[in-house]
Amino acid sequence: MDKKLVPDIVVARLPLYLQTLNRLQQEGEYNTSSKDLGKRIDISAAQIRKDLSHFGEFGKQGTGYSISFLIEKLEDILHVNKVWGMALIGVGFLGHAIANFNGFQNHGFQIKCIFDNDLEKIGTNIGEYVIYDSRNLAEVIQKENIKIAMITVDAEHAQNVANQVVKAGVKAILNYAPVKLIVPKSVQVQNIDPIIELQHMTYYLD
Amino acid sequence: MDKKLVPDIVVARLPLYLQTLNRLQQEGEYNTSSKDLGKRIDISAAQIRKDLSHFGEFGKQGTGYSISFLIEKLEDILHVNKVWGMALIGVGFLGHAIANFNGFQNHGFQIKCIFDNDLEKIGTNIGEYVIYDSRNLAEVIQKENIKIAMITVDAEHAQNVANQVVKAGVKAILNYAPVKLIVPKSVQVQNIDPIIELQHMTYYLD
DNA sequence: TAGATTGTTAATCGATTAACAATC
DNA sequence: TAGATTGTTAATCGATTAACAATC
Repeated sequence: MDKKLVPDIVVARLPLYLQTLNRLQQEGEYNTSSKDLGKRIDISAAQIRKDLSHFGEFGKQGTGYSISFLIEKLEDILHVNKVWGMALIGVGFLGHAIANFNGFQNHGFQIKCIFDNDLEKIGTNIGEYVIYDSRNLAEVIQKENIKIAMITVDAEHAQNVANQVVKAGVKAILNYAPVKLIVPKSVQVQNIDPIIELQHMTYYLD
Repeated sequence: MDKKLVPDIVVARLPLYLQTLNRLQQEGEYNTSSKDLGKRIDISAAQIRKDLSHFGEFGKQGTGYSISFLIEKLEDILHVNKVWGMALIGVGFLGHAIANFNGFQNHGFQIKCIFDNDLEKIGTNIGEYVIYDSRNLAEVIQKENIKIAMITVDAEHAQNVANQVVKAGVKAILNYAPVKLIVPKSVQVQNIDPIIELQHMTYYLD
């Protein structure tokens, strides 16, 4: 079964479903329905059912979905029923914030190593981590078998860093630099860029 | 002319076009084409032309687009030909990083005030700013006529903060908390959530 | 049983692409 | 002029929604 059978736009919604289910569970709920879930995230009940139907039958007529069961299934589908080691490259203010972010735990992710090319920073501590020399990037990433990188370097250096991590075996990049990275098709990239989001919103402002 | 005539998915691409044009200009280019632009950001030339055609005719047959002219037009369309004052609420590591981010300048945005509810932080400096007491949120936002808020508080407090800023007149929220905010339809919200992006990518990893 | 909600089908709606006349 | 590229139309493609039989 080829993965491309599931549209990417559907895949993109699954983490949102998972997030919402986790929240419902925290609130002490045991069951939910496509209607209930949809109301929470402004998505039609039909779309939620259609999305889930790409992967199996997880609900029961009349009663809806078991939250814990659906969480389990979505974690399986998204491959976050394990912990992915991540590399963080670039220790500016943003890199610092991400290194200290404790929200990765319990959602399938863990920072394994942090890099910078600033001699002042290399060897110093950031939280529980030691900052490594960027020149050892490939070596460490390969040795630790890391598949995910978060890039928080300047726009000018981001493509160069991307090239390096890809060469070292990274298959997914979360890119915080405001550049479109060029990578092989086998490598996933998602961008986080506040300017893009802000400008999207100001269109609707006057 | 109702704005809803332009699909939101089209609007969402405009900031990306603008970013790319700015980069081209920095690289010393004066002209570009839908084909050239498209190749840079993996979007078809036809789509770029179609998107732009919602707003006017900005190119010339045979020669394409003047970069500076198209930048000007896109800035007009996105309303970033002015500087939007922004409020930042929540001074954890992430808020700290955003407060020190210098990428807002030149793209239409400027942080005007920063809030926290931690008595240890209130009154201290962060870069050029003084951290205000969250209890004065509404007052300051109204007085400074701020229309955009960036929320970097915990998931548990985000909705409460959103309610306050909306009440104070904010019309656009960049939400870094992993919650779906409930706001009036007249208020724009965009979310930035690394977990969501990472889980989207791990679907394709094995 | 009656009410609720699923998974799925078919219909609708919307977005993307291909093609081309116009023209720089 | 010949080549290139626009803006736009129509065709294609894909995503969302409405509806409903199945069934808990």
